[in-house]
Amino acid sequence: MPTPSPSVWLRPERPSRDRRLSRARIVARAVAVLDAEGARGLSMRRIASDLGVTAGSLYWYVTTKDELLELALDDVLGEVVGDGTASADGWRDALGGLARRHRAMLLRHPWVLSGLAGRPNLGPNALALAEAGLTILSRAGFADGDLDAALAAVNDHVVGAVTAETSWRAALDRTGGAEWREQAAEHLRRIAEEHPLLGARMSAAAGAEIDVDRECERRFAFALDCLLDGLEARRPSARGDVE
Amino acid sequence: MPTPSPSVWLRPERPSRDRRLSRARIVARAVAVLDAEGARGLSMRRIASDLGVTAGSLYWYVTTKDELLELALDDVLGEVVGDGTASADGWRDALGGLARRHRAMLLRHPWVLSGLAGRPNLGPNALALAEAGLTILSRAGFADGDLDAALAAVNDHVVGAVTAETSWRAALDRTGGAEWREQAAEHLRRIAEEHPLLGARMSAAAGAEIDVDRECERRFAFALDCLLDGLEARRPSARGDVE
DNA sequence: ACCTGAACACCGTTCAAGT
DNA sequence: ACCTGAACACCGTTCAAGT
Repeated sequence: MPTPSPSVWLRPERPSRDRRLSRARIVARAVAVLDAEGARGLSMRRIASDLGVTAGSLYWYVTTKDELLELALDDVLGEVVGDGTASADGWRDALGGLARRHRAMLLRHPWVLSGLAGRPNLGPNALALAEAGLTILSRAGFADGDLDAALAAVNDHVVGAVTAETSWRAALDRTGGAEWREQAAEHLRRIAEEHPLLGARMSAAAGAEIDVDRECERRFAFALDCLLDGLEARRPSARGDVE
Repeated sequence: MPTPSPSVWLRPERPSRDRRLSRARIVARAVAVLDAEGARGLSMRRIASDLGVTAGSLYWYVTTKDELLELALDDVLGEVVGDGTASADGWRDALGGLARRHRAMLLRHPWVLSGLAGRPNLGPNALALAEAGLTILSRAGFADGDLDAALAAVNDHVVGAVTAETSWRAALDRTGGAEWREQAAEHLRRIAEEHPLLGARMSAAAGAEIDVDRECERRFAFALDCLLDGLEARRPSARGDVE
C-alpha cells in the first residue's frame, strides 16, 4: 500500500506501468502462440520467455494452464459477436450470419476445438454470443425449451462441422506428400472394395480435384439450411417480427 | 520402432510371434485408462507399467503417442456399427438410430472429442461407419454431393451436441460444490442483468432442477428431427425404397 | 506486490545394449 | 525379434527468497 493521503484523488494511480505482465498480455500471447503453432506449441515456459519473464511469474496472474486456456477460448469468442449482430434482417439471415461468423472464427483458431470438449465455457464473450442467438430466436417467436434447443442446434452444427473439417484437412495434409501418393491410392482401392459407396465418393472427390474450402462451405450451408427450415417449420408465432 | 507414415492405417501391422505385447493389447489398455481417468491420465509410462513393461517397449508397436490415440479412436468407433444397422426400417429410423448409437458411444468415451479435432480419422471402423450411413442415405435416394452433405450433416450434429454436453457437464461439476452455490448465484444474477434472455433461461433451468441427461437428449432429438425433416424435403427419389 | 531461481515430479521419445 | 535401462529434452507447478 502507498503512503496514506487525504483522499484517493489527491494521489496518482499506482505505478502500474512498471508491471511487465498482466492477464491480458498473457492471454494475448497465448492466443498468438496457439494460432502459430497449435496446442502442442503452447507451454507456460514458452509464453513466459516470449514475454521476457520466468515461467513461475505467470502464476501470479493465472492459477493454472487450464484456466489460461479458458481465458484464451473466451478471448477469441469475442471475434464472433460483431456489430452485424443487431441487423434488421429476418431471423434466418441473422442467425445464419452468426453461425457463419462463428464458423469463420473457429477456422481461424482451430485449437479452440481441441479444448472445447471437457472444458466449462462461461466467459463473458460466450455469454454474449449465447444472448445474441437467443435474441434472434426469441424475436422470431421461440420460447422456453424450444428456444434453448433451437440455439443449441445451430451452435452444435457449427462446432461439429468445423471439427470434421479440421480432421479432414489433417488427413489430407499427411497423405498429401508425393511420397505417399502410391500408398494412398492403394489404400483407396482397398476401401473401394469393402466399402463401395464410400470408395465411389472418395474417388469422385479425388477425380474432381475437389476444392476442400468450397466443399466444406457447401456442406456447412446444406446442413444449416436444413436446420433453419426445420426451425421455421417449428416456429410458433411471429411476435416482434414486423415484416 | 516402425517407420513413420502419415497414418497408421497406411501401414501393415508388424508380424507377430509369441510376445508379451501387441498393438491390440496396448490399444485396449489405452482405452481403459482414457475411460477411467480421461486424456490427462494417459501416458506411455502409465500404459507400460499397467502392462508390466517399460515405456520404450511400446514404441516397437506404435510409432508415437498420437498414433496410439488414432488407434484408440477407431477402436471405440467400432462400438457404433452394430448388428442393428441392416434393419429394414425406413431411412429416417435407420439413420436416426445410427446417430443415437454414435452419440451413446461418445458419451461413454468423452475423451474421443478432445482428440477428434486436428486428427485424421481413416481407421476401418470410421470407414465402416461412413459406409453404413452412406448405404442408408443412398437407399433413400441421395446421390453425389447431396449424399456427402447429408451424411456430414448428421455426423456433425452428433459430435457438436456431445461436445456441448460435456462442456455443460464440466461447468456443472465445478460450480456444483456447496462452497460455490453462493458465488454461482451471484454470478447468475449478474448474467441476468446484462443478458436478460440468457438469465431467464438459466434460472428457468435452475428452478426446474433440470435433469441434464433428459435435457441433452431432448435437444439432441430436436435438432436431429430438424435435420431429418430437411433431408426428407431434399430427398430426390425413392430408388430401392420398397415401402 | 511482483518476479526470480531452483526444485519436484512428471512427460514423450530415442537408442545402445541385452536376450 | 523384442524388451530393458538410461538418457535427453522437455513439461506444469510450487515456493522460498529477493526487490
